[in-house]
Amino acid sequence: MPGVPPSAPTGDDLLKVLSALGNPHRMRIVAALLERRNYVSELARLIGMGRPLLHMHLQRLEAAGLVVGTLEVGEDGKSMKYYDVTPFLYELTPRTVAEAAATLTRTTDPDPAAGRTAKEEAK
Amino acid sequence: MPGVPPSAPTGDDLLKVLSALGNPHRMRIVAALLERRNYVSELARLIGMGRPLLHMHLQRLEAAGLVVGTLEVGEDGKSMKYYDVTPFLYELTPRTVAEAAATLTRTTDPDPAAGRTAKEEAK
DNA sequence: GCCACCTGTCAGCCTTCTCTGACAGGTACG
DNA sequence: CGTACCTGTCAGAGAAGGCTGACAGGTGGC
Repeated sequence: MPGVPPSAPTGDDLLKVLSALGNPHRMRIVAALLERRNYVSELARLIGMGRPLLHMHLQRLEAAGLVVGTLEVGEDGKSMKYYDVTPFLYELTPRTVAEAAATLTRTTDPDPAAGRTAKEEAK
Repeated sequence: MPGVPPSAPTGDDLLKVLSALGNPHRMRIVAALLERRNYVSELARLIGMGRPLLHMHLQRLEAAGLVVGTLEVGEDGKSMKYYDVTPFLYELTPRTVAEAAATLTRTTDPDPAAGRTAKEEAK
């Protein structure tokens, strides 16, 4: 085995990372958080987007393992969720993509032997 | 700031690459083409998808610079478009993402006479 | 001519993502 | 108690991407 520590992600994993980063807003969120860790409301004000929307984007980034959120309580007792960027590292080459693709759980995979929906013919 | 040869893509460029690779079908297309270069119709049969759809995916991958298509004429005179994977290399870290995000052309940016990089645009 | 391949493009459906506004809860300060 | 912050979630509108079928053109062989 070649000594390549940086990358050996599963297909699903890499897919989540790529689709998470494949969005201008999310890239800017990562950039903003890299400069300084921040909490949701302040970050929303900083990059000018609605809180619910930012919340969704952060969730997506966290699901991909690119950022982590910790709910902290300030001196005044107010709870704020601070987000930090993970020191992730993905090497993107034809090789790594192909290897990841090999371990992909089929998107359109009805999953055999998992309880048939016998009423699909009703229509 | 040269120092890291592998990566210094523009924001738009990286965004195209990530959104292109952030799709299970496209990852498998890259994997299939890495094993063996192929032409559209045969590739469509190989991975089981419609030709028009595959055509669209290949276009997207080519637009991102991940594959290249060359229209070749076989011995029998039939034209077939063969696709090859590009030896691309992208290093994905918080740093590279942040640098790319800095050079993003705003999605909702009409901005004809772009002169100011001011971000006080926020209301 | 007809058939079997190849290429490309188009309109239209359908699913997914993106985004907004309003709601729920919590604590602290005047 | 009302206000100002913070947190989270929901339904629903709108935009974008995925997907299908049918069409147009090209070549060579029966």
